[in-house]
Amino acid sequence: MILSAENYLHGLLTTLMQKNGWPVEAVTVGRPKQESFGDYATPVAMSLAKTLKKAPRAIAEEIVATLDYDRQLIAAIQIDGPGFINFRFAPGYWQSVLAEILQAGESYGHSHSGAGKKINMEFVSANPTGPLNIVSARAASIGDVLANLFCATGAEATREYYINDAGQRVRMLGYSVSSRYMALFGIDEPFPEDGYHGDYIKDLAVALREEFGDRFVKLALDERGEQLTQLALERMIRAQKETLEKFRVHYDLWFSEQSLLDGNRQQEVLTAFAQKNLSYRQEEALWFRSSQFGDEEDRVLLKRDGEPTYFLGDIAYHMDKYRRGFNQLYDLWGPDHHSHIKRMEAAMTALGYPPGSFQVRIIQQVNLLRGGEVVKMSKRAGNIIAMTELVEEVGVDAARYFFLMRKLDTPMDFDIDLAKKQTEENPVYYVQYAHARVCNILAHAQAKGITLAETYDLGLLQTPEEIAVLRKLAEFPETVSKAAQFLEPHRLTIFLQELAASFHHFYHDHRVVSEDAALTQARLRLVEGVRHVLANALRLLNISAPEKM
RNA sequence: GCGCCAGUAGCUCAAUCGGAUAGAGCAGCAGCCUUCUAAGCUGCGGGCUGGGGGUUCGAUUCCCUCCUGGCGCACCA
Repeated sequence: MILSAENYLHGLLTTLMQKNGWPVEAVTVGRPKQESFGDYATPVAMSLAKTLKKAPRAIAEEIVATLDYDRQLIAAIQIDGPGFINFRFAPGYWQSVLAEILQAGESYGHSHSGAGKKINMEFVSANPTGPLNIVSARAASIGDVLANLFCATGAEATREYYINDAGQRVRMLGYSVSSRYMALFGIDEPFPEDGYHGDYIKDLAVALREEFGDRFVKLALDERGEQLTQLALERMIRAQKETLEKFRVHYDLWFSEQSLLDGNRQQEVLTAFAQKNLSYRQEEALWFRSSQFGDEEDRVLLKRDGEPTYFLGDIAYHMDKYRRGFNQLYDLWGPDHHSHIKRMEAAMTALGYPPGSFQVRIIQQVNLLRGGEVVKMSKRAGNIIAMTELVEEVGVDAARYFFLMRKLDTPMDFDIDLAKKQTEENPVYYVQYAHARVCNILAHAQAKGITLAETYDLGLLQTPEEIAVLRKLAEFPETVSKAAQFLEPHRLTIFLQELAASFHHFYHDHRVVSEDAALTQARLRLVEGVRHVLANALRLLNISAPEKM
């Protein structure tokens, strides 16, 4: 098989259109909703009806009569309904897909649709002033998988984390810790007004006392605040890294906001804006004319006191990404950063970067359900369920799978009880079970002394259940490339569910290892193909593929 | 008030960037283990796709409007 079936049909139809002088754009090929209609279908005849001023079915008949196609590949072409042209592929075609899978192995599903792209995938990037929360966990799994998907389409992808280690918030962390630290020595130091109240602050203070004793007690407040800020920061970042590592998310780069400040990189942005006359002074602050680029109003770059805003730093950071050679930037932000999308897009446009080369997706909130009730969470009350707690409670595989099941920009419910269940109700086990079952069959064959013969005949795979599995296997490359293209990892979990289902059906109806040696050989290859695709898909999701359950 | 996202089966979600009779899982009911894993399989019921207009051969999908929910509207990060 050289081309996917969809591409093959698309090519055939396009050629025909060109020959007839018809608009090529009208050609679309998709899968029919019902399998009984065939494997692929095109509504092209209906699209042409208006321009050609002919009945759709008449056009369809003309197309079918003149279409030059490979009779070995396509078994039947039929016109149905208002003018759909339905194609049914021959078993030989589906069998050739399996041959391709066996040959490609781990690389089956990979493509070149993203070749030449250098993608920067920035995700989570939470403030280092508190533990990672549930939304961070959702963003972590999605960003990680998107990067995998990009790589699978031939693009280069870098996972990047922006550390917000500068500014007022971080100082507040240090002073919060300082107050708790002093309290450990019986000294009452006022707690900062907008300080952080979580228990982790007290834990930090205790840890620092254990490591450094009373070293900071005698220091002046500012001195102590500064030193504890640095130490608290290091520990918070380290904790975040550990949490993410445990979740199987490994970043290529942790980028420090402070390093931008140290390098005075904001100045480049200010210069660029000044040269284009896109900034102005007003009320002692420096403003960017973002309203000229689709934002609701202009935004401040330098505050009245001369300090840069977070916005300015973020522009400099993204400028840096382009400078490092990336030609596509994706950011996953939390719901609280909603309003910043327009101003950042405005800034990137103003700086002349190609439209669409910078894209933000909001990872929407997660409602935790326990016992059917939404778990109320409040930052103030400090009863936030941290990412670590969730992952420890439900496990990495289940947590990742649950986050990846849903579209990323819609709020989702996370049912903790369901995720923990080791029963059929839990979707993650369904697909893992299919993989374990596949491995068990292969092990069983081996135990019976059946070795994989050099020659085998995939042409023996002809039952509806076998063809159904083959058809599903053939969808995998397309699923991967579309999931990458539309930033929709949930396509993979849906695919896995369907593939597992089609395999379970097959398993139920047919024995793999049987008296019929030739059929056994062919079916073992089918099972092997299923194993490859299940494993490849799970690997893209970074979810384990157990050999036994 | 403005902006963004959403509203689909009892519940959680799909529907391949306008296509055919809107599909899965779970929950409910009824069945299937002497066999390579029953964490599985088979069957049954279940819907005015939030309401109303419009665009066209055709709308869950696009446009307008209203209703409901979530989030966001700082010289904070």
